[in-house]
Amino acid sequence: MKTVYERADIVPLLAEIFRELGYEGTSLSRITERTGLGKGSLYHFFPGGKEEMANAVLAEIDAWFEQAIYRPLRQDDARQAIAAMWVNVNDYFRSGRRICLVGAFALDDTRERFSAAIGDYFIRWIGAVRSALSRAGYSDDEAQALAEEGVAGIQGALVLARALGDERIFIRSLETLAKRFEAATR
Amino acid sequence: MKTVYERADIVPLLAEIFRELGYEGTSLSRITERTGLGKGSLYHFFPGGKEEMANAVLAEIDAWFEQAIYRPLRQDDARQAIAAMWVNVNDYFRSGRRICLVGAFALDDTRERFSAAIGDYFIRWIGAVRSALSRAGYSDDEAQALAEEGVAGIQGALVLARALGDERIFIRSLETLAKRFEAATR
DNA sequence: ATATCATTGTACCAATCGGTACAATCATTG
DNA sequence: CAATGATTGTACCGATTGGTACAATGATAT
Repeated sequence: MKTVYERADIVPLLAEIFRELGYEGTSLSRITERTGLGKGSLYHFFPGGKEEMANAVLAEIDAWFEQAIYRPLRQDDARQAIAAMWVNVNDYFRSGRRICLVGAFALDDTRERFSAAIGDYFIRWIGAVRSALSRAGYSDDEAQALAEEGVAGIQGALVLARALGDERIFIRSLETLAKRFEAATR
Repeated sequence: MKTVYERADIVPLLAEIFRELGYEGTSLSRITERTGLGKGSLYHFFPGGKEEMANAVLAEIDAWFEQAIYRPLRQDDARQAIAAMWVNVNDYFRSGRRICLVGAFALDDTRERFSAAIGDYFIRWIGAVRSALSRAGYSDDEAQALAEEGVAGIQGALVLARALGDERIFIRSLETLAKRFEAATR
């Protein structure tokens, strides 16, 4: 039996802090304050400091999307997997109350530090959606364009929802995007 | 004749720094280094410090969008104004190499500080597009939904372009959005 | 030429930054 | 029980943070 926390328990807490404050805005003191873990514990689990913490968070995010979003899109029934994506995305981002950490990292200098993980995230997301659309019968070009439109639309909807403090615009945006996809897959 | 710089000359420099580094990531030392102005000058022009600098930048951005984007959309020929928007947006954001400062501020804790300006920016942008679409003959609901889709699509395209370091995806996204608008206004 | 006010560089401030060192404590195992 | 290794709190580090004070310099108007 381990102590109260192990590494895997801390990562989700870190994710939420990075999400709210951004990489630069997240200080060790805020981490200590919100996790209840002192520097001793933090540097024990993450000897590489803040950067290792952020990398652990990015890895966990990648793993979640892989199993919940990408894999179904690549393997399962195309229409079903796309329908599930809208639901899962809405849940994961709490209807726009939660932002996309990867998208946020991409927008400022933080990108330099994590460019590989950031690029991967979107490449694989778009690729998985394209795969599903291809199986639904569309040409590579059409599938690629619609996949990009979908992922970009989600990211944009997150920005709008946060900017306006209104989750309805997020839900509405997802519905609009879903209609675009339905029109293309019938 | 004033000295080399006046307030209005500094604001665009500040805008570029905030864009690249984010609000938290922008330190006075970086500002000094990139503008060539010491603290004496900076606090002379912006007694309120970093926050006043950011507010000045946001005000300038708002003024630019008002004259270049919003006003034409509200007053000029609807189809023409929309076509001009795609071109101006592509130029302004340097095909995705430059990010939207307001969108970036919206994504982290910085939003708390500038929520009024951030909300205004998107409300007015969406409102202006809706106005043009309404004049092009569409119902309020349709116009609102398409306006939201357009603005969100632009923001999402900026995220993708930065994340992938690829400006072609930005240009491609704008073209896709433009087609959606054309389909709706004919 | 002098008075005035805008502009600037520099020294300085307390607070906080990310990170290190290490002794104390904890649970586990032999 | 003793030994071991994982976990933790605390003190401390130099560097940097945003901001202030102020004297020196610059330009301008009388």
